[in-house]
Amino acid sequence: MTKQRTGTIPVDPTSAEPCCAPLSARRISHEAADRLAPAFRALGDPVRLRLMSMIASAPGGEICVCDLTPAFDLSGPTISYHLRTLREAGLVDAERRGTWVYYRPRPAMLRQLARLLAVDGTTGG
Amino acid sequence: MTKQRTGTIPVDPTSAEPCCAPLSARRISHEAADRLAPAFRALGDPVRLRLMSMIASAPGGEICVCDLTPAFDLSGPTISYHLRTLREAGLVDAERRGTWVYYRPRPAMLRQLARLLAVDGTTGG
DNA sequence: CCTCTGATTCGAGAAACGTCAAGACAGCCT
DNA sequence: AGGCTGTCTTGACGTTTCTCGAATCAGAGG
Repeated sequence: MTKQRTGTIPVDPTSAEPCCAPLSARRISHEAADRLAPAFRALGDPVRLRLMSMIASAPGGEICVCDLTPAFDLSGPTISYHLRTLREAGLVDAERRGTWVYYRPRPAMLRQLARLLAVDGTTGG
Repeated sequence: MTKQRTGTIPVDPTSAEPCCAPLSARRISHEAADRLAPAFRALGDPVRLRLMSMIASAPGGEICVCDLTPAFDLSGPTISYHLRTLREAGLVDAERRGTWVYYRPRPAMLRQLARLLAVDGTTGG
């Protein structure tokens, strides 16, 4: 039995439809809350927030795990666990090329979350 | 010894300085990650995401707990626990007026999170 | 004062999370 | 093939989270 590999995801947030008006515009639906909360939860850990930022701000649009791990005082498996959490939340994508594994952001999901948090008068802030 | 009451907060995210460029613009600092991750974590639960939306979209800018509780299949204390989590994350404010307690959103914190998630080309769809 | 209603805090238990060491897998190189 | 390096998975352990019932606090009103 072949286990799932890098990039395969149990629940598929790949289908990031352009969902959901801002929280302040109308009440979010029960289902949308169930679908989007995991993404916020994934960002709700300082390590993962930093990982997300390192990935999202990577110069070539992607970054090697080998460049992520040494930035933390954590074991390899722990970083791998956090990266998987980000992957399963639909926030990043992973691809193996030869020896190394590269991570990329998923702008669609980030946009969806940003839109949800948008406040009336954001431009004025 | 008087315990803390509604509105008093252990760690004070009230000082919501206009912090932090988008995640994709540069790497978030260690400290900013520590300070903002709790807010994302607070939104990382379906119940709290719905509560946040109900509060943020309340017609008069505020909503009574008595209108929040019946919307969920959860006990009063559980709703109260989630509301406190949102309060301590700096996402909402509470005020007691007579018998009832009213909750208001904190747009500054929401803006801060939205800005952090902003993606280059958000306006471009 | 006592009681009643609404909201929070306290105490406890089940489930999920974050971390690591050990092991497994994937791809290079000799 | 065999060894080496980089990454991920597994198993285990302590901590945190989520939930509830019971108790407590805050006001309104008899």
